[in-house]
Amino acid sequence: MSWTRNGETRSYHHGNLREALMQATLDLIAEKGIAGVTFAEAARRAGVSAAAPYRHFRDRDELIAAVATAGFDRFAEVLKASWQEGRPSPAAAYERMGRAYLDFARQHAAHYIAMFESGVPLEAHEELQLAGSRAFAVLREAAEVLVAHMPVAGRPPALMVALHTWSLAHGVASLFCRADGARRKLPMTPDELLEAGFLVYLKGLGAPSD
Amino acid sequence: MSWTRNGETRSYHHGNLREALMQATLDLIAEKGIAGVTFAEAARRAGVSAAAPYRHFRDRDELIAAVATAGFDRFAEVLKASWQEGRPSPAAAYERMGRAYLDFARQHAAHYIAMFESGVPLEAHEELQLAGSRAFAVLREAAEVLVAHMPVAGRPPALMVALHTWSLAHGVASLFCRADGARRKLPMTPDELLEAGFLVYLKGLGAPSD
DNA sequence: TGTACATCAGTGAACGCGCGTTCACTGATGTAC
DNA sequence: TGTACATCAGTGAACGCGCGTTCACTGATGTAC
Repeated sequence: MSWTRNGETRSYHHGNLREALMQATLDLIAEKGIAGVTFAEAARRAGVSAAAPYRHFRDRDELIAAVATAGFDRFAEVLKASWQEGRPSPAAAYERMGRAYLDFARQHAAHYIAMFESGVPLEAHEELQLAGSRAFAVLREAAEVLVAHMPVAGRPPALMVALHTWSLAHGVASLFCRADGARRKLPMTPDELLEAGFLVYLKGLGAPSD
Repeated sequence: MSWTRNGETRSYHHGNLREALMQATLDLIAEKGIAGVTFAEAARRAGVSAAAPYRHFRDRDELIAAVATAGFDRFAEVLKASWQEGRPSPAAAYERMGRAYLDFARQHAAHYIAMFESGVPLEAHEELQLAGSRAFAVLREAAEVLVAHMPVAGRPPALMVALHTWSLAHGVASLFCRADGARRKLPMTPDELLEAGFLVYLKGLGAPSD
């Protein structure tokens, strides 16, 4: 048996409910913020009954964790793609990655919120924790290459550089790149702010400027 | 008429309900996160009926905004106190202020969440916006002094320095200083990470190291 | 290729619960005289 | 200093609503033979 709903034909079995619920969650975050995410509303938007989500997620936290996990996977891909193996130079590629970071925060604001501001405990969701680590690993590997191109004397630890980069980028993203009303005003673009910060920081490290 | 409740005597009129509701909100944030804040529960903890909060706050957002506003005021005081007019040197005082920033994020985690992760729109609450600006002004004034002690040639804009500082400190605080389960693991203390970042950054600016 | 059957994914009705919100009310406080 | 009265801050009962959650169920799918 099958019938139409919202102009689309679908059978008794949704077939793709898990993904539909995750998409609904992203829409809800974008529209109402993380507090606007409920099982009932996500089910409604996916066109199924309120009990259906329980076949795929234990509770709201698990749904949000799944969305955050997918976000981290996508984030890792975006960062990796922007790094381009450090071409044409590690410093140039690193800055490009910084812009990609902010682009992600802007274009996938709902994912970014699920990843960093959802309040879902990391320990309780191993998949999420691993996905987060994989994304950070991209940043860290880039920092390794960046650092390897510096003079041996006074070469900084790559992990530290990666953590500083992450902190600065996250700070800029979460203060100045939000889509909601909590965004702070800025007399320049967030990209300019982050890039300028990177340049100063790299100079402080004694890095070749390109 | 007066009677006892929870071992304390209080009259029909609470006398300090506004503050009691704000304190209850802080406790709720600390215990359950921002999503755990409800009018009903705050009233319950303050020992009044569910209708009482309406005499002081229009809705939940206004309550949270009031808490965030008070948080920014306190934050500004803390930063100002740590800056100590830039003694003994602007660089040393600036770093001390960075530690004070992280201390605040840790010791007043609930305030910090209300200030930066509550999802309350800034535009809708002018008092909140002003309090936020006042806090940032402390940071900015410190940056002015710091910059003024640098060689005129290549002296960076103080506003930019302040924004970089804020971004880095907020990034470290929000990634690594949280009290909830969303805190990331770190192979050093957040203070060390932030201080090292400052030092590199200041060096990149060409600042005197003390 | 067809049939029987197990399994799976979604239904819809039901329930309790807590929250937001309104309302007429009432006890306490402050002030004018 | 005492009294009358206006104002204020809290009460408690009531209501609707949406959410979370459970349950026996049923339609669809896949697989063994």
